[in-house]
Amino acid sequence: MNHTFQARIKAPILLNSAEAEIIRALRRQGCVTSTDIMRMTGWSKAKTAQDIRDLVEKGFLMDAGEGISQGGRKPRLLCINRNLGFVVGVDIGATSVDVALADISGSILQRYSEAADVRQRPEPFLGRCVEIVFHLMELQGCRADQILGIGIGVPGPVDFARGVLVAPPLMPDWENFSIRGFVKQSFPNAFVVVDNDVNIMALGEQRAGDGINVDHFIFVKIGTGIGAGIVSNGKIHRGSTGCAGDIGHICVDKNGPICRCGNTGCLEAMAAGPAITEKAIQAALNGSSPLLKNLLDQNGGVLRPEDVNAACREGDQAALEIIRASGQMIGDVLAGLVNFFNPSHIFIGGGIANFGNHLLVSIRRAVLRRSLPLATTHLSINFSRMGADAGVTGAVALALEYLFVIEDQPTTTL
Amino acid sequence: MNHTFQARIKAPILLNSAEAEIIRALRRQGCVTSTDIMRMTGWSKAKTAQDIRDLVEKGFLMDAGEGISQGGRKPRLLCINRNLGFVVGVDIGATSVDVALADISGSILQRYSEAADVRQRPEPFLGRCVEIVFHLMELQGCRADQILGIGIGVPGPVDFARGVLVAPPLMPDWENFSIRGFVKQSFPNAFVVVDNDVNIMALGEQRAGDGINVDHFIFVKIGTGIGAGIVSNGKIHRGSTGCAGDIGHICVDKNGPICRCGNTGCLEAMAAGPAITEKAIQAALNGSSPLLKNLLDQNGGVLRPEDVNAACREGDQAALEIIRASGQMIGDVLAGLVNFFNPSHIFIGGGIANFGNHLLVSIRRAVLRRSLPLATTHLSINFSRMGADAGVTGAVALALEYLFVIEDQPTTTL
DNA sequence: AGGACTTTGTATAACAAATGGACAAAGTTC
DNA sequence: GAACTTTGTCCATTTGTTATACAAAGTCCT
Repeated sequence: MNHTFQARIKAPILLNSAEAEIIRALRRQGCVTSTDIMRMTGWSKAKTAQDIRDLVEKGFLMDAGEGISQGGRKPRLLCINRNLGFVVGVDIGATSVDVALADISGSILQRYSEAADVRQRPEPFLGRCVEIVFHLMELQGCRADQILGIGIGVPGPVDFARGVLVAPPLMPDWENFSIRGFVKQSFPNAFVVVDNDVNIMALGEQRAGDGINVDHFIFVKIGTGIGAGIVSNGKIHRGSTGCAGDIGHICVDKNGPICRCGNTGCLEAMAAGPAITEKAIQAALNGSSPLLKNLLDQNGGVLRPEDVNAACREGDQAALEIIRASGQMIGDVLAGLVNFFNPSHIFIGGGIANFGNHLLVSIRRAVLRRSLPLATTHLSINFSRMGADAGVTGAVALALEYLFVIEDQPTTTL
Repeated sequence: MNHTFQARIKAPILLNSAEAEIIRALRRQGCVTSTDIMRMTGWSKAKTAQDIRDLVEKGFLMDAGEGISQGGRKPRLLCINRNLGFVVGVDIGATSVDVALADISGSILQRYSEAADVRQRPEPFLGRCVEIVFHLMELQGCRADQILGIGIGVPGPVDFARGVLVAPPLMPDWENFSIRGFVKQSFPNAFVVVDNDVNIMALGEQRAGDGINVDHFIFVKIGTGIGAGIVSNGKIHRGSTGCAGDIGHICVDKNGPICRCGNTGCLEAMAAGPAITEKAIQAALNGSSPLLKNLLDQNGGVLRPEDVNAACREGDQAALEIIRASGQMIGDVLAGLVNFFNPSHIFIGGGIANFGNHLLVSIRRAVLRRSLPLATTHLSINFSRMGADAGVTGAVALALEYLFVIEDQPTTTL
């Protein structure tokens, strides 16, 4: 049986529980022998062999050559049929796009990032994304009809069921635009899933980062905005309309500045990137930090969050204070969420994740001061170590999660 | 086969998925015919009959007489064997205990409430609870070894895995006391589960109240303290150490009064029952409310939250303001949680639940003002209609949930 | 190099579970 | 009372799984 190419795979791909268990084993280990599967599943030799034969015939699995002998006959290795199709992950940030092409086992084959401005209209922006995907496909020799799943993360509130942005502050032109519909035009075979960017980062952290095997955690992205991805009982919690995790507009100070959402004193307006740079510019102009003034002049009247961080590293007191204040406000909000949600881990990512320990220490201090002891004794608060990978990895995982559907899931509660 | 009494049922009771499906059908409908089960499960006649026979032989099911003919032979009805055992639900509040005795299908057979002070030591308190249970058992002709499960809700942070209170502000003497161990002495056959009181109220609302079929909701209890029970994806979210939902100590005002937890401006210290009465006493004493002054004098220098509510109903402006202020603070905190968690329903219960619309309106207003539009368009905020039933119903449901364990639960994610 | 032992993979008989009728029992309706 | 329904049981057949035997392809030791 020669399965060099399997043209018509319907997405989503339905698997029964036995098939799912085999695929799961292969996902984790890459290549496995049938004896491995036998041992992992506890099935008999005959059933294991039979089910594997079926999966090979369906085109999901393929022979991957000989394995290493364990003191007896050499085993034949199995792997997921890479010719079956491909999956794309797209992480749209406020100022950049990350795209990855992966095989259906989730291994990333090609990766590409570029700067982009999300404030433009969706058609040219997504058109460019599609262009990038086609470019990556070319490098891997993959055709459009072989793309089976596409996961897309966008920086705004997503109605997950409809795959549409609702009242996105950062990208108003995208409101109600069908991202799924647009992308489907180029990839008719693909199953397109759109989610909030922080949710896919949380998913990435869970699948390939430090969030593996963690039941309850929060992934906090701090950049132009502030958002959270929530994992409860090992699953992404999206809430009833799919917009859970929007912590950027939790009130920190009722008398604070007006936020772009219309309210006053939102966390985002007071502690995110733009707030940090604005405070830094003030410090530069009012003379309290000659270092920041220098940086401001060098950059032509503009400061980026990285500049404030750099100043802080050089020992600038004003920059340090700005960062500490940010950390404390973020920590104050997180303290409430820790009381409410009782996670075991908080991962902090996004543009600000390189800010080093000053930020982290103030966040931790604020959380510890204001949270219940039982909630904080085993709580870890750290920067995510995945950097920009969290997003694309999660986007690929998201696509795969919805591409493969396990049939006949029994009810688990009585 | 006569199964009037089945002495030795080991708890927890293990069920395979087929058995679970039958029990589930019976739980929902009370009494069912085998044809009903056949149609609900999609199984063949023979298998259905076989599985039912097995369950009858094991003593779980029993014949419940003849059903109504549908135009043919009369069916034989099936119901859960009530002689198999009983389940107890105990809802311990700050100032009261509610106890219920139920059969293993969850129907409450006997119910009893009395005032009690939780600040005493656990031994006498729980001793009295056990006494009440024995009294209810006597009324139903049930022996101690027939009690298979006991669910207990306590008003404090519970380490759910250990079944122990950790640093409970309301009941310091209970710290690290093994409630499970104490109760087991009187009911050696029983499976004892201890949980936070708000979690069991949420569970009750989900099983027998308006929370049925709601995936994501928050149950907020406002009484002496303030706490929340969280349901995510249809399951109670307890967090990593089991103390999720402790929203009473989220900060409302950094410059607020000192809370018993040691921090300043906690929601509980500013908006719960004691804060309301204290403000009312002040209003009475400083002359801004003659009505409250009258009530205060009548009650001998003490005011209860109900008195403030009564004054408000009579049109007292000061009482109204106090309630509105409480509602606004609670609403401000809930607004943040709505952004974070995106529930579709918020149920408000506890002693303050009879406070009528003034409280509710201010909560709703605060939430609507400060939450994301996408999160509030389909959000309902209402008083729980279950009153004191939520607690015991949930406690019984909790006991049942851990009494019956479904074996061989397959992994649901790939 | 050859024999003893392992591991891997396949074929087959035996066992267990579930299905689909056939059929009897117990009703209703006209 | 005949015709039709619904309920419940029995049994041969199909389907799914396991256990066993056995062949193939190795390693390792003498």
